[in-house]
Amino acid sequence: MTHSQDPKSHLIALFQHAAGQFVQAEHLSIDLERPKQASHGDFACNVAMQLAKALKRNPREVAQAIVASLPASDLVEKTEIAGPGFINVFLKPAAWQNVALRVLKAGAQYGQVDLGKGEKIQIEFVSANPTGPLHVGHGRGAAFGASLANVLTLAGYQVQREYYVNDAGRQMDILALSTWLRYLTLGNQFVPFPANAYQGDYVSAMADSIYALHGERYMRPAAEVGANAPDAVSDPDGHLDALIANAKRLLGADYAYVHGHALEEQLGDGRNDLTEFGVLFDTWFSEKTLHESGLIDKAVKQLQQQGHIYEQNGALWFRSTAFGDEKDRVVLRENGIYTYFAADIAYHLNKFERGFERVIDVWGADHHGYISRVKGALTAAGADAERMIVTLVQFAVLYRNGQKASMSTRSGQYVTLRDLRAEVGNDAARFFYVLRKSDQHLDFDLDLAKSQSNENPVYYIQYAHARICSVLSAWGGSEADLLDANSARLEQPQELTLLRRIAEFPETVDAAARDLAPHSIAYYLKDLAAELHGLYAACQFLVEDEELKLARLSLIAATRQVIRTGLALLGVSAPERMSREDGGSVEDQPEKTGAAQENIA
RNA sequence: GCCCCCGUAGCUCAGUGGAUAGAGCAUCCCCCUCCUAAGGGGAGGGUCACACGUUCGAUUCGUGUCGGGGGCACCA
Repeated sequence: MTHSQDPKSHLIALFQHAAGQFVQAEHLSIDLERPKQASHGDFACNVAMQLAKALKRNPREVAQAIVASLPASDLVEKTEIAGPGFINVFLKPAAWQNVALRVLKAGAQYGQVDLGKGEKIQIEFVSANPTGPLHVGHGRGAAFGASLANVLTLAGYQVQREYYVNDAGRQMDILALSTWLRYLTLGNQFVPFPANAYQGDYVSAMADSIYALHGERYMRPAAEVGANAPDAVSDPDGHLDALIANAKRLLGADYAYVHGHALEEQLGDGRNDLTEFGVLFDTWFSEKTLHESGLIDKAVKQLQQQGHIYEQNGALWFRSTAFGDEKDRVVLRENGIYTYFAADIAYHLNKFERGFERVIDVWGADHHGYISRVKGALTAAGADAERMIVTLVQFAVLYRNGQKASMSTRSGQYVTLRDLRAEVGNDAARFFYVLRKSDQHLDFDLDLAKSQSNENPVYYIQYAHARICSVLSAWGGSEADLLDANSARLEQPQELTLLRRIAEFPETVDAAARDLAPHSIAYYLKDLAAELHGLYAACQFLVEDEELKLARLSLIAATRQVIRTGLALLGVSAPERMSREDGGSVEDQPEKTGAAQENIA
């Protein structure tokens, strides 16, 4: 048997053939792992232990039989049976040596796997209310979702990135009201500003701009704005709702302008922020269109016809307890307005109608109680809720000088994503955000993210890339010249280690896509960079021996390609040159990530 | 009360049911005449919270206990 592609799939085929004597191939999935210890070979197979019980034979005996019938291969150096029944496979150096050339030929395509098989998949993320600047929590969802989308794309999925715009709810009314109240003060119409309205400076800024554009046009007497409103202290929500109702009545058709202005400003601000962060969306889906197109009516009626809806206290309730929820939920409020939940049912039914095999929702961890009711409603409506996958992203807590730096109060006093990006740079922010499993709390160390030192994993990886660029530029040749390199000259232990690591990249992409775990890309890159630095310290690249030089250069050029692809998956730039600043200036610090993102999309 | 996440080295964390559990930082010791030292090499450091179970094998899966964090709206 000869090897067509990578060593692993080659070996799997060999084992499948050999194990065929015991079990039919379709019932067998061969599992090859990379042993932690080099003395256990390049790959270890546990199939003998798995078969031993069914066969009622000693696992080592089974291993013997399998080894005996392994087809001959020009990649395999030797096999060993070890421990309880592992079959350890040692490969000839040639098995790894050609990896570098494969990478150079494939270029940015290297790492592509066919896990998705072109399946249409949607990932919805961020979806923050456009009621104010994005904060550091949204940033994590953004970095995670964007990286995951990139990973899934490389893994063969047809990915659509979507942002759900909550442009229809009460929160938007509160923002419109808040803006208008600030505007009124510019005409000396003072209405006490409610504590539960939006307090941030950006609200006053919007009021200023409306005043600058339209002067007194939206001015109304302060006395009428607060008319008949319940007490702000004893009934803050009722107070706010009354003010909103008064605003709509007093402004009439002009209310839509104030509301629309606030929406566009905040949505535009968020979009710019995300774009600068290298986070791009294919679709911005408006909640308002769900109301206007009657999709929510349709969804609720559908549930109603199937007997999952009942009326109580003037509201319509969905019987979600029948689907595992702890409590039934309101879909149509007493005041005749649909809840966010109702919109979300229609929204998810609509996602499925748009032809996605699966939809991934990236939600903040505080929404976890929400999963069962949405899935329940989808099931009730006859959809397959299994196709909806919710990934919860836990909160990020910022630390500065060992102290918590994030204050999440409702008064607008939180650290924004823009502040964070300005402080640590896009690259560090993107990298640090995905350095932890998404479902785990993240301690974001601002000092570490900013430090231009070896402690900082972002620079460690980027520096590996820059070092390679520096060597290749000192050499001065073109990458095309490296395609003829004699890879058999790569024999040093550090060279073989690096070759193995590069060969592992497609498997890493596959696993990251399978587990929806972009953080494993970050860890892979740290390992890859470490091995590159190890090689750099051990071997000279620009040596006299022309053949050896080209072989080594082909290896580091391949490494550079994998680092580029990997960093692009995470939305982190791969600078060709890095220089350290003494005074802590960030002048030469790489910041742009947009280009990196586009390599993948 | 119910639900979710977590508990691995002094710290922050990796670890598809496999063999002697890893990395970075911190501590200690070494290495620039050489393609960027933002680098490399080495040492010490562990009851994988605890108990029971599942099995050839458990840090990994299940149950329970203890400890930490978060969530339970006619808000979105």
